[in-house]
Amino acid sequence: MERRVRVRFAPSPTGALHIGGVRTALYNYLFARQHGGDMLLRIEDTDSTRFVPGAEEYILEALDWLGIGIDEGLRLKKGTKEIEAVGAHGPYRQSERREIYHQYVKQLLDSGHAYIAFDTPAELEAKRTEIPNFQYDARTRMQMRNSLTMSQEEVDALIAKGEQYVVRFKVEPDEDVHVHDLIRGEVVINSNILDDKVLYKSADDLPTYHLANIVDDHLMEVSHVIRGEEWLPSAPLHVLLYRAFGWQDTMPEFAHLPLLLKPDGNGKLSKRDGDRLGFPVFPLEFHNQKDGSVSSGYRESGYLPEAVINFLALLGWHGSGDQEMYTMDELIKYFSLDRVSKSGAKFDYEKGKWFNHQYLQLRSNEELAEMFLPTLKEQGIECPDMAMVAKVIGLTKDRVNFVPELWEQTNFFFVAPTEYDEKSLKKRWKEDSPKHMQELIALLETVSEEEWHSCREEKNENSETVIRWHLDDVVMPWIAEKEYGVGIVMNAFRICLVGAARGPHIWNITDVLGKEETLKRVREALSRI
RNA sequence: GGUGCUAUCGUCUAGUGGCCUAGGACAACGGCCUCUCACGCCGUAAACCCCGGUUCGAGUCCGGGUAGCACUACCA
Repeated sequence: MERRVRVRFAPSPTGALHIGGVRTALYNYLFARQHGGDMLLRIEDTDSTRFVPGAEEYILEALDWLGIGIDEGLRLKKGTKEIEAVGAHGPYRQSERREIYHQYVKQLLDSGHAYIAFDTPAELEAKRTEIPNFQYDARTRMQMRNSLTMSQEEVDALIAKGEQYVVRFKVEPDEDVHVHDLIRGEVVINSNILDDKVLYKSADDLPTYHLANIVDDHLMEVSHVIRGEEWLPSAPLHVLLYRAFGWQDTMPEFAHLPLLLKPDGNGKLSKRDGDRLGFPVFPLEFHNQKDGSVSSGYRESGYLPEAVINFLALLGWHGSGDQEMYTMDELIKYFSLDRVSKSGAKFDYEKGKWFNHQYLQLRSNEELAEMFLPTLKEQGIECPDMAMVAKVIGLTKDRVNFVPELWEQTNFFFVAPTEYDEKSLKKRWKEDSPKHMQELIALLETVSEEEWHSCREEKNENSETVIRWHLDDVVMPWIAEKEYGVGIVMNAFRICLVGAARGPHIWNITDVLGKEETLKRVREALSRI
């Protein structure tokens, strides 16, 4: 009997969504789509003290930006920033499922799989300092203040008195618990090392992750749990919980993903690594209302969502061949859990840049022009000629990784140089350069406005099509006749127009600037250098 | 400390016993192209953690070491 594939991404609203979480969401999404199943989104907000306002909206917006679609649970209403809940297994916020958890806590209590404990955090802390490696389990639970060591009357009295308590899972000792993992195979852990995990706390009337997670996955008919490797050690506990509830026959399959590691050294990638090494660790910029911090995001740094997706997909997964570029549809087609690596992947930010470069080239000049607008505005360029913007982007996009970098490559198209790069001057501005420029001005004056912009296609010796500008036909013979050096004249000319020895082919620059502006810049340079 | 997971170029990885003198990509380096800076193209350097075993044959299977990481909360 094949079960319908239903997977879930279940983040906690404790801040911005970490890039590792994004990858987990992506793999879940790819798996669901490939199997024609459902991708659910559930919010695990069982820790009321760690809730950060705006985090939920942030998570949904990030997934939406990346094109990771949600079929069921919480999502953004199409084209808006409004949150909607869809599906018949709601509510999808654990904080709204209190009543549901109550009955399951009761079930475990009634069946003897759980018990009530009154030990205060302070008492537990004292125990831990008193006994090294203290663990609340079969060996120690009979020395603690719980319903196993008290009479029913005492327990009832304490609860009636309003004493805070927790419900703990009663782990039976000396049992090898088997967890089947789709990525790692069989993992066996002895129940002796498991502690009697807290399942429910009366203080905020909320279950802990472990209980809520199992109950919800069961009720929501989740077929596969795809999550980070940090959950592997608690997987046996989860197996035990499924069993305690009598749900072992519909227990989901597990797949524990390798961790995303910091680029240098070892260890889990953290927000601090991003700050330290200068790259975003979050999909979107996040303004944390709780602590006032601001975290940079991939989107605001100029990343294209398809580049982030492709980059992340390959951090821990690889197809069978040498293909590096994958569209979302291709990822859905080729993704498979048995091609996910077992070992952690160091976060290679440089490769991320390369992916963005690749995807940037694939976008049209017009699209990029739109995306470039905010940067232009920042530079004081309001309402530019969009056709011209697209044109200069076409000339320069192959040399940038990010849209904002386009400004460094195109600024001289928008503003005449106000200073001239010293290094370029030293290398390219010769004694004769003023004379050359004077003569060049005179020569260019003779070119008509129409001829100025004209060009034709030609075949070169390799029979490739190249563009031949009319101005080339005017200037080159003059240089040859005067026996000037092509490089000397052209570089001086370039410095006049650009302010430095850089930029696209010179006739592309003169074409965009036009005759009047070009000549103006040369005269200006002559008076200033 | 305990338990678990993992181990191929600097990095992401291909490799599922002979196709491996270990392939691709990023980064690095060199060259070509060229009026400049880039892009691009071509090329170079660069790895099977160690020790045993199984086998005619091991990067690939097994065992043991070692190392790294994760977990070890009334956090998820």
